Amino acid sequence: MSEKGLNNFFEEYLKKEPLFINKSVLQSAYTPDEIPHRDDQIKQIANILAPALRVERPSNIFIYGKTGTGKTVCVRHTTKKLEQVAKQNNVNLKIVYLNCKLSKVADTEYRLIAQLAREFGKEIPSTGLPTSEVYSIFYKAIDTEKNVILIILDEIDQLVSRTSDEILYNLTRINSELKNSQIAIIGISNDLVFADNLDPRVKSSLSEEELVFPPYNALQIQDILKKRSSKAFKEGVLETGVIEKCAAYAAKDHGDARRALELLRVAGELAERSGETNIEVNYLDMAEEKIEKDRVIDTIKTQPHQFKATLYAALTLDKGKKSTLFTGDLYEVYKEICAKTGLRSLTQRRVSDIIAEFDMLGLINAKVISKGRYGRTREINMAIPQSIEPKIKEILVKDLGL
DNA sequence: GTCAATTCACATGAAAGAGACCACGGTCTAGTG
DNA sequence: CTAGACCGTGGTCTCTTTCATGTGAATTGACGA
Repeated sequence: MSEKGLNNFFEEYLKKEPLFINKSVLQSAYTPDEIPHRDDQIKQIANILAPALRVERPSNIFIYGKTGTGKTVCVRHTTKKLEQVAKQNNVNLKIVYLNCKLSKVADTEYRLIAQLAREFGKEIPSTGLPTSEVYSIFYKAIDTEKNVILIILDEIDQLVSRTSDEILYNLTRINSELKNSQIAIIGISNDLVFADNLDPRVKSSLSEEELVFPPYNALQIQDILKKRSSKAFKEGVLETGVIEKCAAYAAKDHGDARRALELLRVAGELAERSGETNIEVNYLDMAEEKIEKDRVIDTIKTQPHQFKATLYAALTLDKGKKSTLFTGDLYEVYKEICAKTGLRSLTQRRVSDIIAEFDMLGLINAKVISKGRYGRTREINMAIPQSIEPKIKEILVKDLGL
């Protein structure tokens, strides 16, 4: 684009009518003032937590529900209100929210406790200290005066799957170590059967109260979308049927409201970019494709070299012959690739794990099958959409330096 | 033909090592008064 | 005398390797009809 063309482009851009009034309303970080269809759950949470206002320890709560069913939003909403009331009445109440999955801040025992201590104004190095030391710093920090502390652990299943349930055991026992303060834990999990694999002692103390968030149905999602979109978009921008279709997409996929909102936002962005004055239904399809594509490319880009090499091996092998491929074949090709790129090749044991991880990420379908006399192995198929395969290959070739 | 034993090619688990990063305390060194 | 440089020790954390054990059905081979 020439200098002049670029100028024109920006001029044109400014002249265009934006479709959004406030895009952030559709972003996942946004906490709405009212949460439709979750009155019961909010009431229950409020009931359980209310004793905190009298400086009594509330019961620990365990909250289950699939992604996008409003767990986090409800908890944050309720605790925010609780905090406000506590402040007005000079009640010592501290609420700590930690996401155990996001941003590597709290995905090990050390980091979790360190992060908690940091919330109370203590400086903790990212490494170097014994974990027990961090515990005692934390104890000292919170036990200075009488107060109630609510610890919200979001995606707690991730924490446990990466480490062990010992952390939770320690956390639930903290109270017996404290003289003044009291701690209550709110655990939030996407995994519905998560607690079944927990140590029984941990389970019973952690889930003194249990709450289940059912998925939204299509009508409820429509409701949510309507409320939010009225704040996010200009009036009349959404064509009829857009919200309905968006809700239907999400309801089909276990009622994930977060997904529905993202879909709507991306559809809006796409429409805006191509200069439309309103959002048609077909932009939803485009949005879905774009979201999926971005997700795949993003996850692949952020993988370590060894993972990329493994994926590249799977990709080339998949292209080569039509029949399904097995771990052994893939490992051979992987070794060749390592030789070519000068990468140190890993053992088959490790590559096997890497394949399993790609399966978890949804980039590969790997199913363990037994071929009888001919052994047991994984049957591997690519799960990457055909349309973006060339692009993926390009990225891998570039990153691997082939 | 039937049925249990065998066998393959990995899967899956557990434990431990390597190497990066870091804190802390002790010792050494050079600069200062 | 003191601040800062420089170890050595001990800690966490991630990625791997090593060693050990598990696994499910095709195949095999003995057995009886």
